[in-house]
Amino acid sequence: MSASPRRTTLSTIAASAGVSVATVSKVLNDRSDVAPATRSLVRSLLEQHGYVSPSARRNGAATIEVQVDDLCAYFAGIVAGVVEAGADAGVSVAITINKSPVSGGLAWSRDLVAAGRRAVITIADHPTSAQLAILSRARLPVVVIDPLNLPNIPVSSVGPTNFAGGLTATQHLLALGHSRIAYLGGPATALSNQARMHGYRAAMESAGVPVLPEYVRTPGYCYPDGVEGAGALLDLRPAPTAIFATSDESAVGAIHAAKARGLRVPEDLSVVGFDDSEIASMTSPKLTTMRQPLREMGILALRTALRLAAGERIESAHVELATELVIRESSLAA
Amino acid sequence: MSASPRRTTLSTIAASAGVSVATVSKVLNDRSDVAPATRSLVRSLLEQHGYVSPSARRNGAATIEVQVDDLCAYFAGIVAGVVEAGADAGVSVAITINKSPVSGGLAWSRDLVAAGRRAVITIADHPTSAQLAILSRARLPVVVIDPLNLPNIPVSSVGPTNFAGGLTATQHLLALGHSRIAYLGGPATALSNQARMHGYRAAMESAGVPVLPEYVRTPGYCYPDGVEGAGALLDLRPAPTAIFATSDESAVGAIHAAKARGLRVPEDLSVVGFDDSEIASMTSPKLTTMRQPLREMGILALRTALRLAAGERIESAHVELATELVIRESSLAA
DNA sequence: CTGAAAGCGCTTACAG
DNA sequence: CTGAAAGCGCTTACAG
Repeated sequence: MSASPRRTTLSTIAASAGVSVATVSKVLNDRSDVAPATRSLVRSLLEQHGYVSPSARRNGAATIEVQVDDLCAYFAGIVAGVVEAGADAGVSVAITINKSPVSGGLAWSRDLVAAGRRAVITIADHPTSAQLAILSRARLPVVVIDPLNLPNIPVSSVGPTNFAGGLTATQHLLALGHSRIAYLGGPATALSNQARMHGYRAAMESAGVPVLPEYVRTPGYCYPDGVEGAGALLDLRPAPTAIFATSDESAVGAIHAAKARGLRVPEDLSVVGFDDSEIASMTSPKLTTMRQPLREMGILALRTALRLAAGERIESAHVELATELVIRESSLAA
Repeated sequence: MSASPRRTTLSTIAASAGVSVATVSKVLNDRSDVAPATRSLVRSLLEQHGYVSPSARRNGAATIEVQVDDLCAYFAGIVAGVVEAGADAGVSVAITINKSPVSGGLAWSRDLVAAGRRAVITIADHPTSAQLAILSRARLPVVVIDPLNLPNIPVSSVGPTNFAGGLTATQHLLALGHSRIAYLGGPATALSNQARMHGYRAAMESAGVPVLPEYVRTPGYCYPDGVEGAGALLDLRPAPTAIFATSDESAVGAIHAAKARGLRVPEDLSVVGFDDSEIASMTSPKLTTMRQPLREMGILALRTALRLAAGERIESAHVELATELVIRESSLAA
């Protein structure tokens, strides 16, 4: 750990250029009243010494923080959008992977303020009102992506059209002639799951098709959830002829459960997923799924965060971006 | 864009606490010569005003930058390790997704210096010597993860044991009694591909099994590469009875190509992948694959970057972390 | 324990 | 175009 010689200051540069500190400062701040020759001399010296101005440091400093639970495909898609929009806006994005939930404590919000962030984007989890109080005193805005609960506190949020997505996916299966359509959802308490489930119900009711309570399961969004949940559904009599799985992972799990029972997908069972992640095109059969605009959600979240940080009032507290049905091979006419 | 009232300064705090600026500064810097009562009063005022000290700003400021080409599962796994180790070390990690290659130009290195980073971690791509010159003048170290080429310039790098991984995967297939083993590699020029391929060759030669030139293909690491490359291999006569695919994605593509030709995996064709990404456990059959320690590579890269930033000399220029054979369902005795 | 004072790094209005 | 000088935000050695 050899002590690095002290950080370059303006006076070092001024001395080697043979000008005053004031002149160097002007070059640094792009003021017009500097002779071209002087300017370029100072510029090259600044670069040679690797000088970093405090203001540059503030911009290059991570000004926005994005927090995710992990970097699985779903979160990674959103983060990619945040980073892309950050690059366009010229702000750095710091990434944090939460070990504990955001609701862990007040230290969370204090640390954010202490780190000098200008805004925070958090996915799924949203801050408590006590945390929000600390953040708002420090004028540090928060944007939540696809909130887990209905916040009873005023936070801006961005999400996909979960209700419409559930509706569209179910209508697709109804249009194919299915009526024994099961719902394989995410965690029961998650807002995204509830909205998708009500979309499913709305489609069924509009079509005059009764929803059997045992056809609705909410194990979770992961692969094993899909294997187990779909397994239980397929063991019912009469068994469903179609499953609307609310994530691609659980849809892949459902296909696995079907194959394990000697059922062919899509001939014996149609499966529709949700997300349109990379795996959707890599399975056999390829997944019919509801595309979530992950990247776009990330971009919108970052822009909203910057507008809030600039002191703008945002009209709408929650913005939803459209989901889209992508028809591939896993759904077929009944 | 309502102009936010100017940033809180120490004098604001001092005024409301009824003490001098010097005392506030001492509280901020955790000096011992402050009365407990004064200290806590000042502390609470600092928090109420959301004051951010310049030094805190510097630490919370993103001090390390990690650059990836995209956030696919492979890169995301590494980034997760970098972020985790960053959190442990108390430094922020800024993430950048390269649109253009690092070798894009000198602006790249200049921007990094201007942003005040303390180190850069870049994956696959590595800087040119001109870029490195700028970075080293600014004492900004670089760590490359799994470098694409053998850098002829002195950079620290971290990677998996590619050669040993190729050797182990091939030995596994040889031990199962296969001899018609094909190699389905990444891009021909990638260092990781070359090392894995030589591992494959070494295993074959040690076992006295000839390597047929037509059994070696290097289309790339993605899913379509696997579909096409494996398709071509399976159309050869005699066809291979085993394929060593050097990524999980291309292994899944190979399974797809096999199924499309009426071949069962693993009964008619054994497939071994590389990475042990999430999909490896989600395919049917589940993938036998070489686990890459992505998270650990990220952690090591960050620690190396911090040591370099602290002025330490690192002994070894390139460190390799062990890969590990994970046997699942896609490989079977010939 | 406290704060006046010196000092550092930086910026900027202004005199030349 | 340049720089002396005033000033800002912060820190710290030191007198009380």
